[in-house]
Amino acid sequence: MKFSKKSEYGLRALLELTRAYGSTTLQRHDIAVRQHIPVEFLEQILLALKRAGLLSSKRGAKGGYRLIKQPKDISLGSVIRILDGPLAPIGCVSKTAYQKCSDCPYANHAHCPVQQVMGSVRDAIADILDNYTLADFAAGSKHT
Amino acid sequence: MKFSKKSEYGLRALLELTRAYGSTTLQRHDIAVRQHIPVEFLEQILLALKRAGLLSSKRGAKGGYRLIKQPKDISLGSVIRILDGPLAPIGCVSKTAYQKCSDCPYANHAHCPVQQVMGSVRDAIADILDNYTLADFAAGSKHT
DNA sequence: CAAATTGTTGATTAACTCACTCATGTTTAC
DNA sequence: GTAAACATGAGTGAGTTAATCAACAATTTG
Repeated sequence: MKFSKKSEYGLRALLELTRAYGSTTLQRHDIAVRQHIPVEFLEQILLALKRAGLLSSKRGAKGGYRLIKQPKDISLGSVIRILDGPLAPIGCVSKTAYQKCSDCPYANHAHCPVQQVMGSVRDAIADILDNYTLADFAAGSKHT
Repeated sequence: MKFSKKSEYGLRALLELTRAYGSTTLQRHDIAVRQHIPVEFLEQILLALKRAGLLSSKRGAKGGYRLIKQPKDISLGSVIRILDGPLAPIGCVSKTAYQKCSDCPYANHAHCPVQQVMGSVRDAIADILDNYTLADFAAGSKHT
């Protein structure tokens, strides 16, 4: 039940990009040094975030990455879904990537005990992460 | 961010054992058939739960497993910790198995943004799973 | 006692994922 | 044109997951 390094690095990279939002672009090298992330691995992450529409990049000398959405409009939940997949602890309670459980004797029943608990776990996680934005994150707290 | 099959199977097996609590013992074979779990894999799970003090077993013909603690005294959280390890989404916010993060530039600071969010995620998950017992689970709902 | 039944233990496995790493491109600034 | 930077895809070693297998130990029943 862990988040991957990919998500963790992704969030830490976005922390740097949020701080630079509106002013400068950041190069992968600088982000990597500041956050102690292996450069080549970081690149995969930045590209995934770019493909998902969070970042833009500029090639060549003086290039770099920057946020193209406002920090207050990007939730940590959406970032983690991009990098790590669904938040749900088991497939059959995912709202963004539902998967029928193959072997459960309660499959297709709404009264599966596992689904009931895991559903509320999913909701609790999503409630936090989908309402916590990069702006909150960079500020070090969630403002209500 | 998923729970393993081991945890899922473990919970489903305990569902059967909770239903049989106080009356009969259940053999691994019967549990496996009712819950569609591979017998040999189920055995590893039952033995882990036995070592953890939740089950007792009897060998030989007419043998089997049974719960030795009351269903209302076993939380789903404790079961998952036995089978899957800590609930925390990253090591540095685990209360039962804390691990210092090696590469985080905020390590040792109480103000690490990642720790703040992940800490509240951990608490939300633990709040649910540590207060949900096998009795609630078998009843199909949490009674307050 | 013998045979059948069941739990116990440990080793082994195939498939997969994670966290990188490498090689090779392509674009841009100067 | 050349150095700096992003882009892409392939590859890799370590570890995990989900089983599977083999051999053994204890108990009951005939």
